Amino acid sequence: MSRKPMLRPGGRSARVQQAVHGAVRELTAELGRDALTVPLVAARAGVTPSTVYRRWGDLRELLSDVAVERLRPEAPPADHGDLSADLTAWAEEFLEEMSSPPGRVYIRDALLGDPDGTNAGQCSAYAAEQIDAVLTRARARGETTPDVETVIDKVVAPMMYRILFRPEGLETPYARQLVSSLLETRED
Amino acid sequence: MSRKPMLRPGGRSARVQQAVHGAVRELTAELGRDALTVPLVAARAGVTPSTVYRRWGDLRELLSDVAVERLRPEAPPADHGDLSADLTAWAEEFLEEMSSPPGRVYIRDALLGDPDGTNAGQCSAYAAEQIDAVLTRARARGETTPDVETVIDKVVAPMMYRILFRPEGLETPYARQLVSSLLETRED
DNA sequence: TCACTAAAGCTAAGACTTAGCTTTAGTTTC
DNA sequence: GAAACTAAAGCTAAGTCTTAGCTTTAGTGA
Repeated sequence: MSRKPMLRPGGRSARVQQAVHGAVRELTAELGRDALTVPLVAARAGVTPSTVYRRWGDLRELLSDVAVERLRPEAPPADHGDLSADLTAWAEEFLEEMSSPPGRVYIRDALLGDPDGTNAGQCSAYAAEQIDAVLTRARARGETTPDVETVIDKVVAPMMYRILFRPEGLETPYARQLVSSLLETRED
Repeated sequence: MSRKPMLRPGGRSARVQQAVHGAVRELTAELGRDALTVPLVAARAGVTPSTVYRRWGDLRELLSDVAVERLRPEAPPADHGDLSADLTAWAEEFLEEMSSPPGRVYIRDALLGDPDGTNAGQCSAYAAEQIDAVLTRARARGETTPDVETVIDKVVAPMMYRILFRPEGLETPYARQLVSSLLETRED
C-alpha cells in the first residue's frame, strides 16, 4: 500500500493490482520467492513490465505489499475464557507463525521494500488490533488488563526482536513465559 | 561476514575486501546510499565487478556487511557510578543512534542482505556485549542486576521494535522509562 | 624453487531497468 | 447520452546491470 491510489473495485487499476498480486502468489508457490523477477511477474499477470515498475517502483516494494497482505490476521483471536489463556494462546500462535521460515520471509519482505514505513506500520497495527480485541473482551468480563502498548513492549517486541536478530531456539514456551511475566508482575 | 574466508591481513583477499568496503563508505558519503551500484563500487575500489559479485553475491549483501561494521560500538559504555545511571545512559544513546535516519538505514541494510542471519546475530551480539559490560561492572560494585537476556527483552527489544515498525515519536524519555520499569519491578 | 590452489581479471551474452511517447479505459461535464 | 478530459497502461528502444566461462595471477606448501 505504498503508492496505490485506491481505486474502486472494478476499475482498471484495481484489476491490474489483483492480477499482479495474484501472479506473485502463484509464482512464489511454483518457483520459489527467489526466482521472481519483474518481467516474469508481469508476464504472468498479463501486463507489461513498465506497468509494474511505474506502480511499485521495483520488485521489493511489490513483494512488500504482498507480504503485508499475507501477514493480515484471518480471524479474531480465539476466546479461551480468560485474559491469561487468550493472551497466551495468541502469543504462542503469533510466535509460531512468525518464526516459521515462510513467516520470517514475509516479515523481512514487508520491512524491506518499504521506503516510508507504511507497510511496517501496518504489520504492527495488525498485532495491536488483535491484542486490543483480547483486552477489550477481558475488560468486558470484569478483568483488569494492561494496555495495548504494554503488551506490545513486553510480549510482541521481544518475540519480534528474536525472530529478526536471533532466529535460533525460539519455541512456544518463550511466548508463554513472556505473557506470564507480564501478567504476574503487575501492580499498575 | 557472510562468505568471506577470513584471510590473514596483507593477503590479496583482505586487500580487496578493504578496498571494496572503503569504496562503499566513500561513495555513500559522496553520492548517497541509493546511488550505489556494484559496477560503481567496483570501479572506485579498483577491482572488476565480477569480483564483487563472486565474493558478496549482490549489492545488498555487501551493504549488509558494511552496515554491520558501522553498527559496531566504538567504545565500552561510560561509567556513571551505578547501574541505573549506566543503563539509562546506554539505552538513551542506543535509541538516539539507532532511531536516527542513518541508524535506521544501517539496521535495515544489515537485516536485509543477510540470508543466513549472521549479520543480524552480530548486531545483537554487539548490544549484548555492551550490556554485559554494564552489568558486570555493577556486580563488581556489589549491586544486584538482572541478566543480559532480561535487559534485551525489556529494553533493547521494545526500542528496536519501535524503530523498525513504528518510527514515529521515538524520544529518549522512552528509553529512560524502559530502564526504570526494568529496575523497579524487580523481585527476581 | 617449483607445483598447487584459490581468488581476481577479462569478455561476451543475456536479462533487467528506465524513459519517452502513444493508446486506452474510466470519469466528468455539457 | 455524447464529447472532452485525465490517469494509467501499452509499446519500444537504449542503457545498465548481472551472469558465466575461461584465463591469469598471487599466495601457499612441498
